[in-house]
Amino acid sequence: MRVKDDIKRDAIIGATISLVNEIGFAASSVSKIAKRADVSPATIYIYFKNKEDLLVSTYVNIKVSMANIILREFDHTMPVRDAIFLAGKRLYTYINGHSELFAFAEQFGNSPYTDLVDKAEIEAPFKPMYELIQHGIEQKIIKDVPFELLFAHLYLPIFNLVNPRLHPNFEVTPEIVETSMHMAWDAIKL
Amino acid sequence: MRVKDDIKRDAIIGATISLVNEIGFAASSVSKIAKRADVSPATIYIYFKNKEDLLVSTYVNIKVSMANIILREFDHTMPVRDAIFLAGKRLYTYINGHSELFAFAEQFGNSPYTDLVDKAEIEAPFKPMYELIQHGIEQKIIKDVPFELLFAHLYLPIFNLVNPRLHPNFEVTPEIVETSMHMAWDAIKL
Amino acid sequence: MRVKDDIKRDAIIGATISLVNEIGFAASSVSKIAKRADVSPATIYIYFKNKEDLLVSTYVNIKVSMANIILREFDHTMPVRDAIFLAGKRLYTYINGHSELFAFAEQFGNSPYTDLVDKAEIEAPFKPMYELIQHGIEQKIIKDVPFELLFAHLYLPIFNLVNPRLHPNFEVTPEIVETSMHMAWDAIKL
Amino acid sequence: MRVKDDIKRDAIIGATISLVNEIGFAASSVSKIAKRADVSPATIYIYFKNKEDLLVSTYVNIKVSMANIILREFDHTMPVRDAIFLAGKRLYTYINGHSELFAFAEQFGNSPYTDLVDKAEIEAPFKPMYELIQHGIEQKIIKDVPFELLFAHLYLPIFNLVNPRLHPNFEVTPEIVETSMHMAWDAIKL
DNA sequence: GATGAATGAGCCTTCATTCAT
DNA sequence: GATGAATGAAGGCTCATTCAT
Repeated sequence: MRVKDDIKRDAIIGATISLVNEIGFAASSVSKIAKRADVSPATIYIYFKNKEDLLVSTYVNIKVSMANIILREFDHTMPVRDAIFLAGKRLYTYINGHSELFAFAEQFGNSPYTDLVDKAEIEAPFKPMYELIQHGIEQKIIKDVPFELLFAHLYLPIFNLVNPRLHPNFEVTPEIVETSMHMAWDAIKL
Repeated sequence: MRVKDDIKRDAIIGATISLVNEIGFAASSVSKIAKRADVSPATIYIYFKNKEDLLVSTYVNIKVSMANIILREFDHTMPVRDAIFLAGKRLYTYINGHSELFAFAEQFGNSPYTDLVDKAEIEAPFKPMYELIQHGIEQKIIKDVPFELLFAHLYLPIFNLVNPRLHPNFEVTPEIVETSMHMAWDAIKL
Repeated sequence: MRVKDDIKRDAIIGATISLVNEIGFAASSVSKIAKRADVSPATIYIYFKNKEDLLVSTYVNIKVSMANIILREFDHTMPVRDAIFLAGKRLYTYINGHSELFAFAEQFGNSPYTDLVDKAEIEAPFKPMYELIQHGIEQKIIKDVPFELLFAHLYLPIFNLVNPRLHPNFEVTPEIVETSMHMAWDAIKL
Repeated sequence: MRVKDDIKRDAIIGATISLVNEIGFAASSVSKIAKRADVSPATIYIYFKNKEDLLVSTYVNIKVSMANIILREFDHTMPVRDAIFLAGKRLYTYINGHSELFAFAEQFGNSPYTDLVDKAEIEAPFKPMYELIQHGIEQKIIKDVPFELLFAHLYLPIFNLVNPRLHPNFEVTPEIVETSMHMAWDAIKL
């Protein structure tokens, strides 16, 4: 028998990402994705249970890989401030180098499909970040407020500004990121 | 007779909002909206050019009314900091009192439909806000960085945290808003 | 090795019968049958030319085995009336003991697939029955009318009443069968 | 607005009947039916809730009309035997004159769709027949056995023989019907 | 012989929109 | 202005069958 082909699976995921970015979430039908992946619609159902599974899997894949790239070799002994700035820079680098993946994730993150995602699976890779923040709070370096608030102020602005759909005329440069990180730090530092 | 028309138009818009919040953007078809508005599908095409027009109009309506409520009687002589905190509080009040409108706007704002919106029309009512910030910069009270950065740090965190889809287990209280505004102020103040 | 083959073939036929009885004729797809038989879809095409062949073969198998059981040791010297009653009782016994096979055959017998069956192959095993009837006619015990008419009056009522789809609230007991055979005999006897 | 068109409804039902008779139940898809009725597939869903509803409605229509034709002006004072023979003749006439309707009903009656039919609705029009039989039993003219048995012996043979799928080489003539009715009467009479 | 991957065709149904009244 | 009927196109998905191993 033929063997399941990772190349084919990747082609399907790739087609999904590029198509969703191009024509939007709602307009991306299974048969269009299949056509772009140069595959029969039926083949998609060999690799994924259904359309929902395809989209969710694609999203989770992206999110996990993003976390791994941003938080790789995260040093617990590094000063909190330095670690946070480092993560910010890496986030920017990631987005710049994988703009398609990022754009897809943003679109997905605000669609109703998000409800179907296992949140725990996505948040797990960010655990080192949580620990870092916790450490900062204990050292009285960071404000003692809910995590959600700290994260929102830290990285949401960049996530938002970098989105071309939301800010078509605003280009995020490394300098902008640097500035944003400084502002964020002012927001969360004690 | 005008009155009758407006009632019907409002019924359609109302049905659109509640349906989208209930079953999501993609599943909200014209005929379902028509049924909920107790109107024929064909009637919708009398008041709106097409589905896209209906959704965009609904969105713009909401955005404009939101700006008006938040920025009403905005006093230019008020200290910058006080004005910004006031806007934050009003934003929270608005979201709490019009959760359906807000939820629709958030869903719309991240759909591909956003591309079809005339950005200028939406941003116009926020002009007083721009002027206030500009004033703060000139007075050396606020950091001299792009507007987009300032706005992103000011209000995005709350917009994000208040979204139940994104934070199903996090409740935003007036205290949280107060805290967030303080953090935001730390971020943007010079 | 032959044994292994036959086991697999029987597994496929068994899966076909049970699945058709469970979810109906139309819903019984080749891949579902394969799954139930614990076999690859492709394997089915080794033992049967196609789906049609699978179904028809299953049907013919059942029909032939049914005839053999009902008419085994059929004694030509036995009085016509006794032989006919005996066949009736055996028919009932068969149906009770092989309700799955019978149910499948009934469903198949009224589907368009029937057209594909070689009628001669199915009717051949019933030859002793034909001869018996013929004998009865010659002896002026049975009405001299077309065979089809005689058979229809003899056994159709039981076939029909025993079908749970057609008579969900009617239970056929040995007494009912006895009664039906008496009525049938009244119908065909001279 | 346009008005719902009984002609169109009838065209759909007619197309359903002729197509099912031609290519069988399973192969009769909604789009093929639509094409034959010279109508869009979507139009079918205006007149019927779904495919199942279309088929069931068609069947019930046929069954009810059949009963009405066979049992019209059924005279309660007529001798039981005469009434039964009359019904038999009318049944034959009906089948001859509406062979398409009859063929559809037979195919439907043995499909899994039958489970979806409200049995009461179909049996109601046959009530006069029930009463006649009941009358015959009370007068000690007919055997005192369950109704189902009596009906099965009375009309099943003809229903079966007249079915060209089951008996492609057997032609039912008025004489055959007459003979069958005589046999049936012998079966049920006391 | 046996397998699971792979497929184009087709399934039922709903869509956004227009037509006729 | 308002309606419900009407539609071609497209939706997600499964089918019977064949391919490559």
